[in-house]
Amino acid sequence: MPEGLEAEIWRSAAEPLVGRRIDRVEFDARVADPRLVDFEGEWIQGIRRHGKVLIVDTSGSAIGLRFGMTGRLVIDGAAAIDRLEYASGADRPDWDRIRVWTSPVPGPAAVAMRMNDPRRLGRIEVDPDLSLLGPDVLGISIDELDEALGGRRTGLKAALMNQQVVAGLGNLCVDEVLFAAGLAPNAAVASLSADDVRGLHRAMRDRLGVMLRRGGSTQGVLDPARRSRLGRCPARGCQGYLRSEKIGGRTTVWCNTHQVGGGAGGTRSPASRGVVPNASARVAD
DNA sequence: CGGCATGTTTCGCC
DNA sequence: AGGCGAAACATGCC
Repeated sequence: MPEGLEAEIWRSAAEPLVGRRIDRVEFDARVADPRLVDFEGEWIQGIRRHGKVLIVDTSGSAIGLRFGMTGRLVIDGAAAIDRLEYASGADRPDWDRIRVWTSPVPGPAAVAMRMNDPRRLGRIEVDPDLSLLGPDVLGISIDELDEALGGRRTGLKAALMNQQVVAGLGNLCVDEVLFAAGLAPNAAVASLSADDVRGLHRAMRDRLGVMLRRGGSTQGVLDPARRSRLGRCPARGCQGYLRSEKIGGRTTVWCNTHQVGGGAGGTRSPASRGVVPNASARVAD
């Protein structure tokens, strides 16, 4: 599940922890910093997020949670997101990578916060280094986006997946944003016009906003079912077909009819193909 | 059984 | 030098 949207959902869910005292910490040393034992007795002072990283600020130092592919957060016994697309629906105790008990004890749920991660690609860090992360995708301005992309010689999808460029986009959200913006994943960043960047920014803001309200990265037009089924392109007015191929090392679902720009096709802009540049307003879902 | 998976990092090859 | 693809990590699921 975890892209920036999921981390944001968990950030909200974790807010009730603020003001509590950490009584006990248990963790899996294979994926967690051993210094986490030192947090017993500290107070939780705030919950933040940058990109895909959730940060718990305490009276000591900060705890950073990275969820990998299959990690999820459970607060006071409730999972804010219960369906994990590429992880088991199960919630086995031996998949817990950190457990935090607090006081006051919140009702019948003994564990106040835990990360459950079957595949164990997630990490729990002390004082996470956020210095290499680009601006957060949920608050980025057009100028920041333009600046972040400036000088990049990679394909557009590869650039957006790079957390040093923009922090928080994962495979599903990048495909969704590019689909909505009408931009090809293999478009050369250098070929983007100012209008393309504006459309990209708008697609990020609008599409991700909708998906966040609906529950995360799986709630877009290119949801997991459509990603496997493919078929006709669901963009309004588009006569193309969805395709799935490896781009930037990841499975990429897109439509080469209305998503254009850069790449082998040259530097055509979406508008030049007779398609409204900002497809985010045109997607019927 | 083979292949694939919402992520990150490393390594070798242009 | 910098970009890219493949592999590794680790495990579950279809």
